[in-house]
Amino acid sequence: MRYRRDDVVARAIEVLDAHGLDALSMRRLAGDLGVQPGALYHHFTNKDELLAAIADEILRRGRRPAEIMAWDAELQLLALGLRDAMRRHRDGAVLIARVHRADAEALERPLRSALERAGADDDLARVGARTLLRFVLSHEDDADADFALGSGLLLDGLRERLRAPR
Amino acid sequence: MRYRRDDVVARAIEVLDAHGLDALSMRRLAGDLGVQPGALYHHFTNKDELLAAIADEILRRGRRPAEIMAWDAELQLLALGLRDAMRRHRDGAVLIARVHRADAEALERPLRSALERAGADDDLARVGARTLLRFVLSHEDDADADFALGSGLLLDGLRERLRAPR
DNA sequence: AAGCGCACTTGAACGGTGTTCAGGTTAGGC
DNA sequence: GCCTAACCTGAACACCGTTCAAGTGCGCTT
Repeated sequence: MRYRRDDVVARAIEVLDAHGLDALSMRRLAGDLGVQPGALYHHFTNKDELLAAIADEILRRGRRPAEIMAWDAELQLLALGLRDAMRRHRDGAVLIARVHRADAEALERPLRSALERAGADDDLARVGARTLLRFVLSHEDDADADFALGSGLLLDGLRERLRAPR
Repeated sequence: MRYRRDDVVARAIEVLDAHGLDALSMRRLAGDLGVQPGALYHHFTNKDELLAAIADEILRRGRRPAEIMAWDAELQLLALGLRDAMRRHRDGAVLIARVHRADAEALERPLRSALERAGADDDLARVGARTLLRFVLSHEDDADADFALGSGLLLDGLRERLRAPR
């Protein structure tokens, strides 16, 4: 069998969903594809790059069209969308969080720009975006109500700071 | 050489500080102790238990006496204390977060009980404690000012909810 | 139709990992 | 001085990520 990069990513996501992140080893994936482990290194320079590609694909599939709305509703929608994309796959949040550690910027940008458009200064936009993002990344398994309550706490805090800027 | 459980934990913390969590393998630790890897399994049933023991020791060393104070100041103090304890060791937050995934209750309890004493209902205390804890665990490397701003957001949200309970 | 180039794979190896276990050793209490 | 329990050995098992020289076969050009 011969594969292209995308084939490998797609199969990797299947392995992830069926057996979890721990089981997603280079050898296991290669075995699933009917290929020697070394073959994977033609498509990815190392495992981290493979995981990054998986994360990208998961997020790409979950992407929604932008809408025009109030900043807090937008933030809420972004957080919920991210959460949904992650939850569509076993260990999705753990995977995204791991990749996010190597490339923090990409995921934070949309949240940050929403906050900036709402009038937040540099510090508040940066910290607010990061805090909200990490909240989403670490609450994968929580119930919907808990998620809503927790993110509500953060949004309240942000609202307060944005209502009366220094 | 012959060791007791505590000796092993103490040495493990030294390895952690000197070389990081990635370098803290059973073999490496055993080698440092001048002992075969299998010997460690007399003291710990597996690596997770060793890591849990390390986390316990790190937190024990960082524990501060309880004080009587307002709930928000107490929460802030608990968060700062936890952060300090973690930051005293290389990869401290990563370690604690990993152990925390297996045993969430232990770390959350003090935060939760502070919130309950402040009049929070069950849901708010649980979610508030968890959110604040995970904030601390995932912001290890942030600057002090960012940490203060982020936790301030959360505390504001909590204050709002506690001022006007349903 | 022939042949070239490149994408892709092989097979084997290197140096690591956590874990198990039957058996050996040694320190402390009686 | 002996015996028990605590602690350790040595070797193995089954994994892991990664490297690399060499091989294979598909698609394109000529």
